[in-house]
Amino acid sequence: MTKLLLVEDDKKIANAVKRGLEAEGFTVEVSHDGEDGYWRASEGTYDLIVLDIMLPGRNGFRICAGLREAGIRTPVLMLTAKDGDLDEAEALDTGADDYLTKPFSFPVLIARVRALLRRAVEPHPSPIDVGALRIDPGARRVWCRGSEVSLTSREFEVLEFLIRRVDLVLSKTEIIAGVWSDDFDGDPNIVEVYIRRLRRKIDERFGVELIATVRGAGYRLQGI
Amino acid sequence: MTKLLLVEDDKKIANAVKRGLEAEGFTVEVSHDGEDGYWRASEGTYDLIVLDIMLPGRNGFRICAGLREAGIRTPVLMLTAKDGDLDEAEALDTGADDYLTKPFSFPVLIARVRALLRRAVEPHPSPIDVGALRIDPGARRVWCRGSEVSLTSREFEVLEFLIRRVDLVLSKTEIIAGVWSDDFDGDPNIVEVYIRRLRRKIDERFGVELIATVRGAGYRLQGI
DNA sequence: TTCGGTCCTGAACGAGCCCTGAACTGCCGG
DNA sequence: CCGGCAGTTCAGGGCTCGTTCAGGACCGAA
Repeated sequence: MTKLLLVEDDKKIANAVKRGLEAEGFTVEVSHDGEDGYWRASEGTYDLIVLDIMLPGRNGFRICAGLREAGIRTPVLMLTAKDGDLDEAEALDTGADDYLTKPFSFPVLIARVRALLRRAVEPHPSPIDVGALRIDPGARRVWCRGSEVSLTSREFEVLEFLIRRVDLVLSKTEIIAGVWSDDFDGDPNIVEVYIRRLRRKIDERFGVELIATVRGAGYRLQGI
Repeated sequence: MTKLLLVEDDKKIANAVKRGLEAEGFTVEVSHDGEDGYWRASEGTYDLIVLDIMLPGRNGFRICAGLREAGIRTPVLMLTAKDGDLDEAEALDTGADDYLTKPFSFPVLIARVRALLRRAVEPHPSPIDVGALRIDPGARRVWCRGSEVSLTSREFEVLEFLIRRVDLVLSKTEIIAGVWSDDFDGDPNIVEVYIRRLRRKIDERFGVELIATVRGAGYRLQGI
């Protein structure tokens, strides 16, 4: 059950939007003024907040900023006035996740709502530490002994694959299946090439021995 | 069948979450205090652990850290308090794989659970100990009296074959069939050569008598 | 003791695995 | 259109490791 909060003072618009969202299967609560909206939103029990800017009591920017200040990260979709370029920038600045310019069409609203919900559901993968190495799968960043290492996309994927299987020996075939597609039919040498690049960027630069070759079997990322 | 462990002391929440997860097709066991949760989790038989932080007995951080310490790598999804930035950082530090801020919505929980399961890694095959010897089939590593022995691929395979059949006498033919392909038609002497090499690297170096010759029958790896 | 067979052992060879630098290709941004 | 970057392919070469071989040691039986 996905619960939305709609903060909108114009009761006509509010009702229309509410009914439309409900028709899509969402549960919708409506708040007609800024103070009440802020108070409800700050409970953090909603999956998404649709927030008008012009509100009595407390405007949308202040609500949004206040929520972020308080550590509430519920996705916020802000409804800005049609001519306000400034509004849009400010909306994003205050921590809104997306904005929609009035007047908007219904399908667009639905699409944005769904997109935000989908995004919110994306996992926060946690950084993984292995020895001197730390990788952040979400940010696709890697550090060794505290300083960042810049890797290309493929390099990162190979490293991540190895790191998630620390100490296991992984054959070139397994690595290819895991990082490339299962039906990649190129030269397995590609793995050697990437191992080489990782070693150059990490092992050599930091004087560690991270990736060991197990001749005839594959490669192993060492856990110490 | 995917089995989850939910460690949550608030029975109302626990029940709701349990039912929801079960509705998604998971098998859920619930533990209401930290001590019990830790013991269950440390069996390593779950596919994922959903762990509350505030628990009687032993808090979530300590449970998670303890599990990692013990080598249990079951994915952990931690439930943190709504305002705790520190909690989140600490959750990830103690080895949690993801966290979710209370209160959370159900679809989000499900999505996170699925995401963690998706990238979960098949468990490490456990090391085998025989007397002074320990081999780790996944890492393809071998230790004797605690210090590592470096073996080539074939040497390792022969040793693994013997170790998995401790105390059994194995003929050269059987060893060849097990380690080489069934239709290997070279000189059976090859087995003698590998036994020799293993003895040199293990028996001689560590002063043990690991592999015994049974004249006319084959070889036996001793279990003591 | 002698003899046949089995096992031990060191050495040598060469196939193939892996390493490596470089070239090639396609893509993207300027 | 050009330059740079990322992904992939290619080819040469080093060297490890698997295998073979031959001679000697050892064992059991006659």
